[in-house]
Amino acid sequence: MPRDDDTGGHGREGVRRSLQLMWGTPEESTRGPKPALTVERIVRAAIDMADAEGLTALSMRRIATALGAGAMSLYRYVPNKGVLIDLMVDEVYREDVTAADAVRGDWRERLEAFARQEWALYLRHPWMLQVPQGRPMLGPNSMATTDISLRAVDDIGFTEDEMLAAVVTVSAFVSGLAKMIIEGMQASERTGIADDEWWEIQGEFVGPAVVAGKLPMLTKVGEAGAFNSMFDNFEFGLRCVLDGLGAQIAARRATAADREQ
Amino acid sequence: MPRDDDTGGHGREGVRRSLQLMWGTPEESTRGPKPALTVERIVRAAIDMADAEGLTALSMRRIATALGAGAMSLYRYVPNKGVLIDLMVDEVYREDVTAADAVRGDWRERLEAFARQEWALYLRHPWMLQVPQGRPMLGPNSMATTDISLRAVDDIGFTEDEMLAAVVTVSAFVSGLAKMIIEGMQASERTGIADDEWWEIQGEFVGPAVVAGKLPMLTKVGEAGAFNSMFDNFEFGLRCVLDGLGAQIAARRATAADREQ
DNA sequence: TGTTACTCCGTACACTGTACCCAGTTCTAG
DNA sequence: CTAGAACTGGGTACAGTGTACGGAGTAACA
Repeated sequence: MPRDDDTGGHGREGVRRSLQLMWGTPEESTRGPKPALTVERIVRAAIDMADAEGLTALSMRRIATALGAGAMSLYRYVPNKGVLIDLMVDEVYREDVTAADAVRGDWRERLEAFARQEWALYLRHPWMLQVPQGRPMLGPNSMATTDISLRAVDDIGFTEDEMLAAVVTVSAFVSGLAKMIIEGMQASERTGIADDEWWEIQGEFVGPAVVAGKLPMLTKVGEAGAFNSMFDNFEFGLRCVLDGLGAQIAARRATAADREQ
Repeated sequence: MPRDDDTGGHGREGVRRSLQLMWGTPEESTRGPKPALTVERIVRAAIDMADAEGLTALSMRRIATALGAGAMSLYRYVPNKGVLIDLMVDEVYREDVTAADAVRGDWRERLEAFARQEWALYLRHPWMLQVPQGRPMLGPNSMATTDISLRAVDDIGFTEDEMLAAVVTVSAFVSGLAKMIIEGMQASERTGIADDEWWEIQGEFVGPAVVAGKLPMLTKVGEAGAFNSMFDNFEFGLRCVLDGLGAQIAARRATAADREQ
C-alpha cells in the first residue's frame, strides 16, 4: 500500500522531481537505448483518456496500453500517478496562457475574460474539478495564468492582499459552479437515467414532503420551472461577483480620496 | 435485502433503494435473526472515519472492522459504497437544518448566515468537498437546508430563476473557496512538509522565472507577503458576492418601479 | 571487448469494491 | 413439535488498482 496518495507527490524528493519535470530541465543521458516514450506523450495520452472517460477511469495500466507499452514503463518517465496528474493539470493550463495574455481592457473586462476562460477550461476538461488541487504544485503554466489574472486587478486601489483575494474569489465561484453544473451533466449521462425519469423517481419520495408543505420554497421554485429552465446561472453569478468587486474598489477609492484631502 | 439488483446499484433500482434509505421507511420484517447493525450506525462510523482520515481512507472493509463486523455484512444494510456516501452527505446536512431554521433577518443577514454555516460544515467535514455530488441524490436534510436558504431571497423582487441562481452563486463561491483553502491545509499536514520548506523547494524552480521577470505580479504580491498573510479571503469574497446580489436586487426594484408608473 | 548505464517490463503484493454462496438463526405454517 | 421459509452474518473469490523489485536486453564509452 503506497500511503495516502490523495494525489501523490508526497515526500521532498517526489516534489522536487515533479517540479523538475514541469519546469523542464530534461537532463538527458547518452548511455543505453533511446527512450521509446516521452513525458509529453504520456501526459497527452492521459489527458485524452481523462477527457473521454473521466479521472476514475484513468489508470497507469490503461495509459500504458494506449501507448503500446508495458504498465511499468511509465515509471521510467514519471515517479507516480500523483505527479502525472500534476503534469496533466499544468499542461491544460498551457492552452490558456497565450489567450489570457492577449486580453485587454479595464479590470472588469479582464476579470470577466479570465472567468470565462476558466469556465471553458472546465467544460473542456471536466476531470480538472475532481483532482485535489489544493496543494499548489505550481507549474509554469498555472503560475503564468495566475500572474496574468492578477494584472487585471493591479493599480486599481487594492492592496496586494486584496488583489489576491479578488482573483481567488472569482476563481472560487467559477470552479464551484462548474463542479455543480458539470457533474450534474455527467451524472445523467453516466447512469443512463434521463432527467425527467430521474425527477420522477425523486418525486416519488419527495412528493409526500411537498404535500405536507415541508418544502414550500422548493415547491414554489420547482413549479415555476426553475430547475430545468434555460436561465444562465453562470452569467448571473459572474455579474454578482464582478459587481461586488466593483463596490469594493469604489470603497477603496473613496477612502483613498478622503486621505488625500 | 433481496439480491434482485440488476445493474448493481447505479440503475433505477439502486436509486430507488438509496432514496428509500434516506427518506426512511424501514419496512422491517420479523423473520430471521435481528440485525446486529443499523444503517445509522454504519453511516455514523463512516462519517467519523472520513472526518478523521479522509475519503480515500474510507473503505468498506475498514468500516466493517471498526464496527466489529465482517466486510460483506455492510451490504445487508446498504446496496453499495456510493449509496453509503450519499447517506453520509445527507446525514451531515442534518446538523444544519435546525440551526438554519432559526435564522432571522433580512435577505443579506440570512444569506450570510447560510454561507457561514456551509463554510463551517466544510471545515468540520472536509471530505464533503471530494465526494462527486453532481448527481443530486437529494435527501430530506439537504433539501430542507436548500429550502430554508431559498426563503432568504423570497419576496425581494427576484424571479424564481433568479432566486435559485442567487443561492447557487453563494453556494458555489463557498464550496469553491473551501476546496482551495481546506485542501491546501490538508496537504501541508499530510505530506509532512511544512509551509516554508514547501515554498523553499518551489522557489528553487520558480526563482529563475521570477528573476527573468516573467512573473511580475506574483513577485509583487509574493513580496508583499500576501501568500501567507492573515487576510481573510472568505470574508472578502463573501462581501463581494453579497454586495453583487444587492446590486441585482436594486436593479430589479428599479425596473419594477418604472413599470408601475 | 568488457563495463556500465540505461531501457522495457513481467511478476508480485497489498489493497479496493462487491458477486456469490453457505451456514446459522428465528419465526411461521401445518 | 417440527418442517420449511425467510432472513442475517460473513468467508471466499475475482477483477481491478498503484507500484516495488529485479531481471533481460541494448547502446555508448573505457
